[in-house]
Amino acid sequence: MPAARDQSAMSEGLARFAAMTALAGVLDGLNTDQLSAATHQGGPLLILAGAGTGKTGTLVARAAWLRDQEGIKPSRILLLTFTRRAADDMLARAQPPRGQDGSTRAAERLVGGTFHAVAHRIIRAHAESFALPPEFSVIDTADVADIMDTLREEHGLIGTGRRAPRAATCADIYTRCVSTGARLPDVVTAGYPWCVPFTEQLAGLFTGFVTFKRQHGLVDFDDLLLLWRAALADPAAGAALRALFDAVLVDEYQDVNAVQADIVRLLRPHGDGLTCVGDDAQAIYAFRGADPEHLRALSAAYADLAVIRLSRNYRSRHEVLLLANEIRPQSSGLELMLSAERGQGQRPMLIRCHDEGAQAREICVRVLAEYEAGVRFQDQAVLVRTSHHSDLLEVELTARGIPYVKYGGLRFTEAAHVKDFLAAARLVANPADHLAWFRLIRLHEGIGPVLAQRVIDALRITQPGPFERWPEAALTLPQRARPGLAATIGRLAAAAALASSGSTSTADRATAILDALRDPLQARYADAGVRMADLERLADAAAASPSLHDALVELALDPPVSASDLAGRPRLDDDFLVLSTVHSAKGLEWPVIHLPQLADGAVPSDMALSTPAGLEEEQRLFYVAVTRARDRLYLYAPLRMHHHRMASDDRHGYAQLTRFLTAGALAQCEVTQAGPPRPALTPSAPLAAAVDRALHSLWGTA
DNA sequence: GGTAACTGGGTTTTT
DNA sequence: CCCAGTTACC
Repeated sequence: MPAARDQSAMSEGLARFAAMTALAGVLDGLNTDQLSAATHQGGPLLILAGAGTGKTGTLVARAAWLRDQEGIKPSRILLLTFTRRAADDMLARAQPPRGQDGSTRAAERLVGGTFHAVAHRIIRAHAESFALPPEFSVIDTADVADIMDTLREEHGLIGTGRRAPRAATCADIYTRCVSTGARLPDVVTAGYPWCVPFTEQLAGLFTGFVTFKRQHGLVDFDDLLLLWRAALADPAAGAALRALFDAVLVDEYQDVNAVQADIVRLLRPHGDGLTCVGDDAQAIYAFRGADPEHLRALSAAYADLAVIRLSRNYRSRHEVLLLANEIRPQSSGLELMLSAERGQGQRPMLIRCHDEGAQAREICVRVLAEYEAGVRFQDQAVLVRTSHHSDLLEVELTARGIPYVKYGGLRFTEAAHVKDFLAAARLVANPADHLAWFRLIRLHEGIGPVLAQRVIDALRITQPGPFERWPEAALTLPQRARPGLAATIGRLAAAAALASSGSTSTADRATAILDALRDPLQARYADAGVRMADLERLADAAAASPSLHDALVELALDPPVSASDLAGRPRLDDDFLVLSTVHSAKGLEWPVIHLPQLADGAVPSDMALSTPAGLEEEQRLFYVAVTRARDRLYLYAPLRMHHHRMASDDRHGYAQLTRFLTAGALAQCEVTQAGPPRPALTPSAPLAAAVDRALHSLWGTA
């Protein structure tokens, strides 16, 4: 993170001290505000860090300061983030120089990771105290939806005649309740009004879901946080866990949900040693229970809270920031205006396009113009509100041969064959994982939900037992389904035996699982070859972990975006335009940013139009998008949009320019029209009818 | 009884 | 494009 030199602000003594120690590197180059944040002494601290203001560098410097100046052992400093990328980045920069043997002793290493990863580490180390089996499985959102799907019928949420909430919606409602601590009826009424008639069924479903998880040794993302919080709130266990750390640093505090806010509070009940970094104007995760109110409430929670603002922006040109400041939602007491350290540039350009097709063509034209001027594709990004906003653009990019990569949207671990592999690996690690068995058994030809359930019953998997018994269970099946499944189960038993022997490497276990899957995958997928190749890479990646369990947890908490992620970056020199959702672009920057679909209904999303809270979130999303740009910002607004349905025969509604571009904001933009409008031909006769008449005359029927 | 193959309606954002 | 509901097939 670039940070300006600001020697004048450094006291002479401080400068001398810094120069003498390892701190010199991290403190050197901090500006006044960054320095006072990094060296803050005493009570709790909130660093209100605007976009591009050097927040990461400041947090790293603070960790170093706590270590070198306050004398806190690094292993007693906890750094909490929301993405693993952020955690890895900061931990790497915060480590002291390595010793001569190249190693860093455990005591010298900061403790850090995402909330979920740290929670998992604690729970895993004390599984028995949490009354969990030692090999519990961590399940992701898709798994939760799958379980809800299997339980939906018995709770009256299927075949109701009315549109009942789907499995994924049920899972959304569940996690919303848990992560905000709100009651089910309130959540349904406020966020899912069409599901109100099913409130009672949902309550039953959720009760069943919790029971199911406990019975099968499953822990979901919410559970990780709930269990950590429960341990911290426990009089005996809480004291022990609190005593592990003297300092807690939390990144992106505006994105905490109620449970995470509680965890932070329980870790530092008196606020000493607590540093929170965040910006409530960049809170964009309300849909998963986050609420910037938790950041705003910090000053009420801690009477001695110090607030330091970072407003000197090292990322964007002056003109970009003029627009950013104009659209930034200010909250009272936490106002912040960004000032440019990188000097003047160009005004953001708003291009009004005839329709979405014209918008796609216009983006390509501008991307290519930048490219011709020397800006590589990878230094440009198109940021969209929802991933389908780039559909038309992708067609146009492909047609013109512009290479691109897309972030956000479907993840690698959501591909069917990857889920198959993960299921196999999970049931080998945790044979009570009913869900994994269910998926794997149904993978075989001729076996649906009913037969699969019968096999599971025959396996009696909830009791730990000899794996050799498994193949016998397959013999109770109807003839047509028997041979393939029996073979797979035999191989899985072998893999499970291997795993429990404890003497083999993770790599061998992964290979054994892959062997069990080869035949069924071959039979199921036409492109089995490609899919097997994917899985080999997955197995290779898993082999780097100390255990299969750890590998699975890592994959759940930090799923690779694509298969190529697993193999590192094979083609570094290739140049791709970046397409990303705004959510996935958080924390990133590009020299050139293109923002399409700036029309009401798209930005802000029509899903959010009905509530003030939804609209506020959309505005923050827009703010985040704008502040990704370093040098140039292109805004695109289509004048007509397909999905704006009006009358049945008029599928092209007139689109309103996004309400976020107010008069004040527009004044900061250069406004142009996309190309010359298409001239109207205004033929004197209906042309199709004329052609038809001509055709009919050919066979004499006219 | 149970599974696969077909067809029509709806689609945010993700640790 | 994914999912639910239907029909056709074993």
